[in-house]
Amino acid sequence: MKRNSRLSLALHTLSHMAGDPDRVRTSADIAVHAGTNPVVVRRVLGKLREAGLLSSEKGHAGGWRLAKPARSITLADVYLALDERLVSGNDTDLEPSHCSVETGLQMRVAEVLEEIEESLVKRLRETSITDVHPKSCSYCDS
Amino acid sequence: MKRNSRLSLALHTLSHMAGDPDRVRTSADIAVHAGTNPVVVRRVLGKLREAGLLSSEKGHAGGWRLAKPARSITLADVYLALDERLVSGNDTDLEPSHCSVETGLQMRVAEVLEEIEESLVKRLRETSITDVHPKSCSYCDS
DNA sequence: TCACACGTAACAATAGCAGTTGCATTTATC
DNA sequence: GATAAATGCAACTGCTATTGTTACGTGTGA
Repeated sequence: MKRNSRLSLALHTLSHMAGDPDRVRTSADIAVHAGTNPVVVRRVLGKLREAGLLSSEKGHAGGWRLAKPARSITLADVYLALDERLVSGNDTDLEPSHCSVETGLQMRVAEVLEEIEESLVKRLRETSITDVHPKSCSYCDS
Repeated sequence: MKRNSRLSLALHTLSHMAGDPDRVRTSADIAVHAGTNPVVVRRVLGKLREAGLLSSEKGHAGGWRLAKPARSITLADVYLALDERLVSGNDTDLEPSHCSVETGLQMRVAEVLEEIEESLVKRLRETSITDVHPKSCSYCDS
């Protein structure tokens, strides 16, 4: 896997779950299907649980399932749950320039990028994870 | 500097230039103002030149300037010039899964992310670099 | 000829992330 | 109670992308 793998993995998994919401899946199962590692799966899905999108149960016959109706989960929920800030970086530490004008410009640039970030989230809010699920999905039967 | 520094640096520089389009700036000047290195500046600005946004001149009294009216340069131009693909990764090598259904789902996820990517570019196209320039900018006089 | 600036290659340093291992904890089942 | 199975979490290892830096070649005006 490469870049944006977290978001990709999350959507992949949630899309599966949307197809068969009652089924409980283990991180091992998911890892096999996603072609990755159980620990990586738990790391990503843990974020989604913190955000209230998924629930997990320990112990025998434990695993993961949706914590709310698939229809109500948008891509924005997933995006925000993963703390992804693709456009505006997490630049909290913009070092103060010697020139006050530079500082003003830096803040303005950050401001614009923040606006774009918000636009992105707004767009993500328009798509549900059920929209990601393919029309013909025989996995739901397997 | 941190993440997204290329986009940030590019907007920073272009915003400056928009304020005083006739002035020729050296990569050294820009580097000082942006708090980075001349070579880094040339790397980023080189991309913008390839895209026809900037022009550069070698030799004595050489440097960088806008290649077209600031008003006509949008954030999308900058974004695309830098080959940034923030949402949909450059995943050209999605390894074929053992399961055809998985492959279908992976493609569907990539498809959705591509749609989001296009929405982002569309949004970026609505903002010009002149919109990034601060209202009160004394730099234009310096 | 000289100073200056871009163009580019090569390298080091850093940061983020996937992958992996190991172990503690929780829980259903025997 | 013992056992198997699952999450939770910490620590560690590579891998990759990016920035920063140095060095040198090339072009250009004074």
